[in-house]
Amino acid sequence: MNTKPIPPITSDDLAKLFKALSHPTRIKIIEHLKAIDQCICGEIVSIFPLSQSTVSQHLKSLREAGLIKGEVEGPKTCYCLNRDMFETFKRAVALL
Amino acid sequence: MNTKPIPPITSDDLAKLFKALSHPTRIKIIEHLKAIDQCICGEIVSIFPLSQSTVSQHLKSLREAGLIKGEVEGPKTCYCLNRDMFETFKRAVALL
DNA sequence: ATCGTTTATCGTAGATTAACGATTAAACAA
DNA sequence: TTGTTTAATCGTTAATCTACGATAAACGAT
Repeated sequence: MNTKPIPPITSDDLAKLFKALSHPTRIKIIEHLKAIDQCICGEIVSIFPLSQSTVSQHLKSLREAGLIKGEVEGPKTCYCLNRDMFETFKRAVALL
Repeated sequence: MNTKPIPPITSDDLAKLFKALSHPTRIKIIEHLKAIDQCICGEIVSIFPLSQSTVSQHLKSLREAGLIKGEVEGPKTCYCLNRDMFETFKRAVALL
């Protein structure tokens, strides 16, 4: 009968997502990607008064949490929001 | 005319709330308080396989983020969810 | 007044985070 | 081929986090 619902994200999973978003820079990256749909790493770097390596680290955190996707295009990397994951996250928060 | 909306929580504020919720134990504390409305510190401690001092630290994090309120009642402390703040938080996430 | 209970705080150790500059790797341009 | 650009990774440092046991403070009970 399959009455079993999809397990609605554990506290551990949700904690990881919260942690990924627990830095203002990472929130701003998400907001930016939400607004412009996609962009090159360098453009994101140029938004912040931070070094390239630091921004790259933040992007890595978000990527590892599944919130963004990065696609290599030649020497550049194009980032975009993972809208599925982002919506899953927002739904989980709404259900808290 | 007061068309100016209430500033909708900065990235810094939101990051602090995310950080407060970035640990599974703290999420579970919130869920518990949401469910039972209020309870004594000792009851929360007994839920987790953690020392009293560690749980007390987690409660402090949540208190400092404004997500819970603690009221001293004799030698005990009664904790409850700060529903206003919690709803503000959820609204902010929904608007992301 | 003393004792037991409850909870917050202190001090500490180990892990993790955030920042940086330097380096590396990959791709394109000349 | 050589040089330039782009972005990831490495290594480091300082700060913060998580956990613990020990202690202190506040109260109620005897």
